[in-house]
Amino acid sequence: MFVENEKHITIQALHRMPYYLQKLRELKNEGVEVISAPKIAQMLNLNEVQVRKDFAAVSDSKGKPKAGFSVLELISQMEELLGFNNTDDAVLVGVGSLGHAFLAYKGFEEYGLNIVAAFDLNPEFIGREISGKIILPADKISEMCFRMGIHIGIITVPEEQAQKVCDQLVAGGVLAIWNFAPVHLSVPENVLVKNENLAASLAVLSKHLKEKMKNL
Amino acid sequence: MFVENEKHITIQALHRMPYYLQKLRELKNEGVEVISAPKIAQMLNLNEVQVRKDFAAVSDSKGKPKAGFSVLELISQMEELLGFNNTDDAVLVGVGSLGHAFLAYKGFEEYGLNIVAAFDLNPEFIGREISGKIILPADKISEMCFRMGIHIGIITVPEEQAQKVCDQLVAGGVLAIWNFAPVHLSVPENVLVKNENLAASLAVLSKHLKEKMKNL
DNA sequence: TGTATATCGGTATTATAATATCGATAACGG
DNA sequence: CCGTTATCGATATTATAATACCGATATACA
Repeated sequence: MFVENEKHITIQALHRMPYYLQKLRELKNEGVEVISAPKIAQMLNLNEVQVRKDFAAVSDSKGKPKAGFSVLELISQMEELLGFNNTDDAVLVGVGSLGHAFLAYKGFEEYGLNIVAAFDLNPEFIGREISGKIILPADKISEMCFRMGIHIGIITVPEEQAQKVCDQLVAGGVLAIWNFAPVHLSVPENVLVKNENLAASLAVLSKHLKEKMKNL
Repeated sequence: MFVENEKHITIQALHRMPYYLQKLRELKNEGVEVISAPKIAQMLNLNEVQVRKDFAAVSDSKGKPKAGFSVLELISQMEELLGFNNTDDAVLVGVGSLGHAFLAYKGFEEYGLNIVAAFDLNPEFIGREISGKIILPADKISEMCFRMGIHIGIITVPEEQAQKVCDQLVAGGVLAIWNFAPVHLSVPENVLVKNENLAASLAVLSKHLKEKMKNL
C-alpha cells in the first residue's frame, strides 16, 4: 500500500519539456500568469490533450477549467524535473572541433551542466588550455572521474576511439554518457547512453528532401 | 493498380540506419561478406526481428536462411537511401561557438552535406573568413538561397533570432531546416524542421542520473 | 444571478512501433 | 546425400504513445 510518488514520464514527453519550458518563460516575461493547454498546443504545434497530459506528468498542481495552468508553477516544476536548477559536473573527452565548441559553449551551464575537465588522446593537445580548462591525457579518465565523483561523460572523439573512451568513463564510475560519435556503445545496463547522432539527423533531412524534390 | 515503389520506413528505423551502416562498413573492412540479422542485433543491442524488418525496408535483396544478408548490398542500398552518396548543398546561419565548429567540421561531407555559405547577424563577424567561408550578412539569406538553389538550412543562432532566420530561409526556398536553437519553429507544412535540442538530451541524462543517485 | 462556454481531468480508442511465434528453406556436418 | 539447424519471411501479439471523446466545473458575460 505504498503511494506511487514517481510519476511516469515517457521519454518523448521528456523531450518536449524543454520546448514547454522555453515557451513558458517567454510567456512569463510577457506578464502572462495563466495559460491553457490548447493555447500552448497551438503555439508549439502539438495536440492539446498531449500538452495536458504532459503537464499532468510533471505537475501536481491542477489546471482550472476555462482558465488553465499557473505559468510560474509549471516553470518551477519543470526546472525541478529537468534538473536545470541543480548543476551536474561532467567531463568531456575529445577536443576536436566539436569538443572545442562545447568547451567554449556557455549554454550548458544554463541547463545545469558544468564541464569540469577535458581529455584527449592526441599528445599535441595535452597540457594546452582551452576555454580555461587544461586538457588532460585520456589515460587519466578513470582516475579523475573516480576522484572527483563525476557521473556524466561527454564523448566527442572519432568513432574508432569512442568505445575505448566509453569503457574508461564507465570504469571511473560514470553513469550517463552523452555520445556524439556515430557508433553504438556497449555499456553495462545501469549506464545510460544518450546518442546524438548527427548522421541520423541528416538522414532524416536528406530523405525528406529527396521526396520533396521528386515532386517538382 | 499501381505498384507501391515507395517502401515505408519509420522515422525510428531511419535513425537506426547510420548505426547499421557504420557496423556494416566495419564488417566489410574485416572481410565479412554475409551477415545475419541476429548477429547484427547482438552487436547493436537490438531485437533481431527489428533488424530484419529494418533491412527489408531498405533493401529489396533477400536474406538467405542459415547465412544472412550480403554486406555489400546492404551498404550500398543504405547509402542510397540515406543520401550519403549524393551531396546536398546547405547554408549555415549563426557563427557562434557551435556554428564555428560546424564550419570547421569535416565530417558532414562524409554524410553528403556541403556547407556552401555562412551568415550572421552580428556586424562584427561579417566579411570575416571562417574555415574558408566568408561570413555574409543575414539579410542576404533569402536572396542567396534562392540564387544558389539551396534547400537545406542550418540554424545555430540564439533562440531569440531563430524564428526570424527560419522565416528568411523558408522565403529563400529552403525545404529542410536543421535547428540547433532550443525553440519551436513555425514553418509551412511542406518544410521539415529537424530539431537538435541539446537541452532535451540533457534532460534525459539528468533524469536518469537523478534516479540512479537516489538508489545509492 | 443565471446561462453559455472554454477548459479541465479521466477514460476509450486508434495509431505506431517493438517483439514473439512459426512454418519454410538453404547451408553444414556426418 | 540426408538429417540437423540457423536463419529467413510472414503473421500475430503486445507495448507504447497519440488522439478522440465526454461529463464536470470555473469563469465570463448577459
